[in-house]
Amino acid sequence: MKIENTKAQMRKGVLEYCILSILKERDSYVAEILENLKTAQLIVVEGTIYPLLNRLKNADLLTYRWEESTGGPPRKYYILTTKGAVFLEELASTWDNLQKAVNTITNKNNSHE
Amino acid sequence: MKIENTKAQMRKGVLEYCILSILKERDSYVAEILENLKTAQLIVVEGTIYPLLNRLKNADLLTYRWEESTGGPPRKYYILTTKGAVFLEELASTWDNLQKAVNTITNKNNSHE
DNA sequence: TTTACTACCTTGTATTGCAAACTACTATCT
DNA sequence: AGATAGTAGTTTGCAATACAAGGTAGTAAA
Repeated sequence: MKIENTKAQMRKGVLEYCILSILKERDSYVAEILENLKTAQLIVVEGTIYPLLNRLKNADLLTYRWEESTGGPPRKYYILTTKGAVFLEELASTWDNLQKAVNTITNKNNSHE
Repeated sequence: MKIENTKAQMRKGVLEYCILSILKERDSYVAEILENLKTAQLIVVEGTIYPLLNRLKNADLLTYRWEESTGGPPRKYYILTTKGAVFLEELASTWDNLQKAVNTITNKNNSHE
């Protein structure tokens, strides 16, 4: 049982919340999303983000447009849909509740140290 | 894409942290653990907790003893090991960092609302 | 033309929560 | 004594997703 495994498991379900949050702030292409995540100490790799973005797109939570870039290949900017914004609120609530639950259990126990 | 799926995904990796925390407080048998979790609004089912306890036991993070109960079948009390207590500290740190990362991304975006 | 940088993308694997089913011990009732 | 109820322990197969490792393609510069 490795801490790295647990770390990866803890991230499941959380990353889509983060990505939708980023897109609520501004339309972004993948490198920008990854940069935002990395800045917050959340390093995510391509093998994760592309299938995840596809799942979100297939669920109509986001859409995209192509934009020419200034000197490289064109970029695919992802855009939060109205449905995505609604879902994001549900995710916020879900994450909040999970935080409260976990911190209740773990802090309650720590308070006896 | 259902909120229920995301909810289940968000719990992955978190439950072992909660269970080890509960056992740090006091040795417990399964119904007690489930009750503690339920009190904190974290409802966990048998199919989850038994394999999880087995994994933790196989990783030497916990051990157990049998105790007669006052009127029903005997109970299996789980006990946190020294190795388990050390691992728990790592989990606490991992959870803290994840919280900070997620809340940085999501609150930062909310602050622009 | 080749190389380098940028950008997008897929597949297979490992892991774990959940659904659904099961066995067994003890006490009480018929 | 046998059946029922409550309590307690348990497993298997499935679904979902992060990660590792590999890939293609557009544009600019050498």
